[in-house]
Amino acid sequence: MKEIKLASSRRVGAESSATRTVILDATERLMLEEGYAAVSTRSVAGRAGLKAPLVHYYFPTTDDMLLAVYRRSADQNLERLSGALASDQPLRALWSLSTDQTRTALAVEFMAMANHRKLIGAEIARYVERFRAMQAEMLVRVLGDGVVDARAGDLKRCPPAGLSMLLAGVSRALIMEASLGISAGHAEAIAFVEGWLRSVETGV
Amino acid sequence: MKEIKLASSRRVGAESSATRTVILDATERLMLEEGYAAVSTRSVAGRAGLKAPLVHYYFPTTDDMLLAVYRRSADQNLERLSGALASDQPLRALWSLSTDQTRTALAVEFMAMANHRKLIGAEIARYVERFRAMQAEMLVRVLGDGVVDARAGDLKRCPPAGLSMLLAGVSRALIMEASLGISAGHAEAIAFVEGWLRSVETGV
Amino acid sequence: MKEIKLASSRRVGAESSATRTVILDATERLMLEEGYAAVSTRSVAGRAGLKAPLVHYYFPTTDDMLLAVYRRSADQNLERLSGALASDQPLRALWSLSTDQTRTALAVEFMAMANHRKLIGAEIARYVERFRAMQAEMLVRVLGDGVVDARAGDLKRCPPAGLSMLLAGVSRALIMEASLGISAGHAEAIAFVEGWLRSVETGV
Amino acid sequence: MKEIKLASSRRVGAESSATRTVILDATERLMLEEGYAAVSTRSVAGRAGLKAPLVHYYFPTTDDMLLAVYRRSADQNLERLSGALASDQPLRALWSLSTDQTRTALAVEFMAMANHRKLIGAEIARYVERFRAMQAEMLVRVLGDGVVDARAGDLKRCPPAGLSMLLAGVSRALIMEASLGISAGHAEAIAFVEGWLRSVETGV
DNA sequence: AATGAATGAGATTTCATTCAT
DNA sequence: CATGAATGAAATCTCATTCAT
Repeated sequence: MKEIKLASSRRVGAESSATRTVILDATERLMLEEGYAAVSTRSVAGRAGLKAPLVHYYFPTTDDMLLAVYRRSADQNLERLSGALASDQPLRALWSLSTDQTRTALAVEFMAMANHRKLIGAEIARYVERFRAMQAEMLVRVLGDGVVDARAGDLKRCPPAGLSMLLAGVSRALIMEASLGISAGHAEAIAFVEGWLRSVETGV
Repeated sequence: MKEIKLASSRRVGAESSATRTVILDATERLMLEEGYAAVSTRSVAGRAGLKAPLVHYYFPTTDDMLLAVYRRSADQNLERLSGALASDQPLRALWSLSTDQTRTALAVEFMAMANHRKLIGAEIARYVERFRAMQAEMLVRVLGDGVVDARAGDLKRCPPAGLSMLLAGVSRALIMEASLGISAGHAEAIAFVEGWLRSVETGV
Repeated sequence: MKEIKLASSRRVGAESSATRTVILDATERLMLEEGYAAVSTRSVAGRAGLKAPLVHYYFPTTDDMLLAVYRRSADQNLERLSGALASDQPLRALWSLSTDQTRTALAVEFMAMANHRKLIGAEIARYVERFRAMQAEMLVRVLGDGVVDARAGDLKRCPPAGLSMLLAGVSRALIMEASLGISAGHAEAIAFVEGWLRSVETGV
Repeated sequence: MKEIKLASSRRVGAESSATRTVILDATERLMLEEGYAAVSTRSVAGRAGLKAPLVHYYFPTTDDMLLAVYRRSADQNLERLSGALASDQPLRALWSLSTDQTRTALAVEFMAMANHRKLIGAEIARYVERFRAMQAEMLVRVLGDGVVDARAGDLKRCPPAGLSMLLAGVSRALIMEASLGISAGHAEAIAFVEGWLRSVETGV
C-alpha cells in the first residue's frame, strides 16, 4: 500500500510568472498530443525549452504540476459554463461546450490519469460535482414544470442531475472514441441529442 | 522518433502454456487493482511469482502482453454479448453486461491506455466496431418497425447504432466516475435507462 | 515524520556472486577512505567499475547494500571475537581486536550513519548486544571470583558488562580521534589499559 | 578533485544579526533531531522560516554555517567547563558536563560529520586539544601528589590526560549507544565511574 | 537585507529489454 | 523453459550555489 503524499503547500514561483505559464502550457499540449503518460518533468522541460530542475522549482512535485494544469483548465471551464448557462440558449451552449474537442479531450486525459494519481482524482471529483450541480440548476430552470419521473424512460421527464450525467457520458465517449478512430454510431448519437435539443427549444 | 520494432523471429511460448495464462491473469488483476500505469514487466512478474525475463519469453514486448490481455478479455466479451443478444430479454441483458463492474472497468483502463499505446488503440477500435454492429443488429430486431428518426429527439426512434453508442458512453461514465467517488446523477441516470428498458419491453 | 521502509526481502544476485563481492568491497573502501557520506550507488558503481543500475540489481535499495556490508563485517568480527575469547590471552586478544584500526573505523562509520539510517541503527544494536554478552561471559571466566562491585571505583571489581562498555568506548574514541589528528591523552590512555591488562594477567 | 574555494570578498551578514542566530539555532535543532545528514541550506532555511539564499547571505558555504554552529557550541562548552573546573567539586562537575545529553549528542554529530568535512574535523581537533589540556590541569590539581604511573593499571594513578581521554570516550559512547537503543553495560559503566568519583572525593 | 529565478551536478530508482547459459 | 546478469534510458527529486534586483 503506497502512502498518499499530500501535495506540498509550499508556494513557489509567483502565480503570475511567465515561466510558470510556459510550463503549464507545455504540459497541457503534451497531454493532448501524446497522452498523459508522456508527461514527465523531463519531457515538459524539454517541450518548454527549460531545464528540468526549474520545473521543480515552480512545482515541487509532479502532482503539484498536474494539479495546477487541471485547476487552470477546470476553472476556465467553470467560467465558460457560467457564460453558457446564462446565455439565451443554455441547453445548446452546454452541449456545444461538452463536445468541444480540446477541452473535453483534456478532461478525459485527466480522468484516465486519476486512477494512479489519487490527488488528481479527488480534485476531479470536486469539480465534477460542481459542474453537475450548476447544470442541474439550469436544467430545472429551462425544462421547468414538466413532471419529473426518471422511471418513465422519457428523456423529457428525466431528472436534471441524470440528464447532466447522460450528456457528460455521451460527450466524453464521443471524444475518446474519435481519438481512437472509432466513428460507428457517432453521427446518429449526435443527431439524436441535437434532435432532442431542438424539440426542447421548440417546446414540442 | 521511436523505432518501430519488427515482429521478431524469436521463439515465443505456446498459446496453451499454463504460465502464459498466469501472466495474463496477473496483468489483468494489476490493471484492475492499481490501474494500467502500475503494469510493467517487473510488476507483472512479481505478482505472478515469476522472473521478468520469463515474461519476455512469452511476450517479447510489453505491447504484446497487453494486447493478449485485451484480446482475451474482448473475446470473452464477444461471447457474453452473443449470449445476451440471443436471450429472450436482449436489451436488458445488454444493459446488464454494459454495467458489469469488472469487465467495464477493464475496458475503461484499456481505453485510457490507448492514447500512448497505439497498437492497443487500434485493436480497441476494431473490437468496438464489432460490438456496436452486433448490438445494432439486435436493436433493429427488437425495436423494429418504429420509424427511425434520429432528429426526433425521442429515444424510441433513435437509430440503433446511436443507441448502442449512448448506452456505451453512459455505462462507461458510470463506472469511471464511481471509481473517483463521484455519484451525482448516477441513480437518476440508471433509473432513466431502466425506465426506458421497461417501456420498450412493455411496448408502452 | 518519514515512513520507515523495510529493507526489501527480495533476494537478488547469488550470495556467492563475484560482482556482489566487488560491490561490497568498494563500498567498504569508500566508507573508510571518504566517510560514509561519500557512499552512493553512483560512487560505489564508479569505484567498482560497474554501471549504477547493476548495483541496484544486487541491492534494490541503498539500505540493502549498506546492511549487507555491515553484516559481512560484523559477522567477521563475531568470528574473530570468538577466536580471541578462546585464546589463552583472551583479555589481551580482545583489546587488540578493539583497537584494530580498520575494523573499528568501519564500525564507527556505521554508528555515525545509524542516526539517519534507522535500519542500520537497529542492526547495530542487535550486534552490539551480542558482542557485549560474549565479552561479558569471557570476563566472568577470566576475572572470576573477585567480588564485583561497580560502586567501588576499582577497575578490578567492575562488573563485566560495564568493563566491556568501557573498553568499547575508549577504543572507539581512540580510533575516531586519531582520524581527526587528535592525539592528546592517547598514549596515556593506551598505557593505562595495557597496565591494567598486565596486572590482571600477573594476578597482582 | 574539488576546487578549493577562496574566502570570497562577498558581503556577509553581521555577527550580531538576529537572523544569523535564528539560522544557527535552526541548524543545531535539526542536527539534534534528525542527525547531521538532514542539514542542508534548504532544510535549515525551511526550519528557520527563511529562504535558502538568505542563509547563503550569512554563510556563503555550508561549511561556513556548520563551523559557526560548532564554534558557538564549543565556546559555550569552554565556558561551562571553566565554571565546572572552578567549582568545589570539579571532578563531579566535569563528569556531569560530559554526560549532558544535548551537548554531547551535538558533539558526537559533529565528530561523525568530520569525516567528510575536513574543515570541521580540523576545528574539532583544535577544540578537543584545548578541552583536554584544561581538564588535565584540573586533574593534576585535584588528584595531585599520588605517584602517576599509567602502566600500573590503577585508575587513581592514571596520568591526567589519559583520564580525560577515558572519560570523554565513555561518555560519548554512552550517548551514542543510547540513541541506538543500546543499554547493555551502561548502568554498570556509569556506576563504576561514579564509584571512582566518590572514592577520589572521600580520599579512600 | 532579502528574495525570485535559475542551474549544473548528482542521488535513487525503475523500466524494458537482451543475452548467455 | 527458465533464469542470472547486465545495460541504456529515463523519472523524480534534492542540493549548493549564483545572480540580478
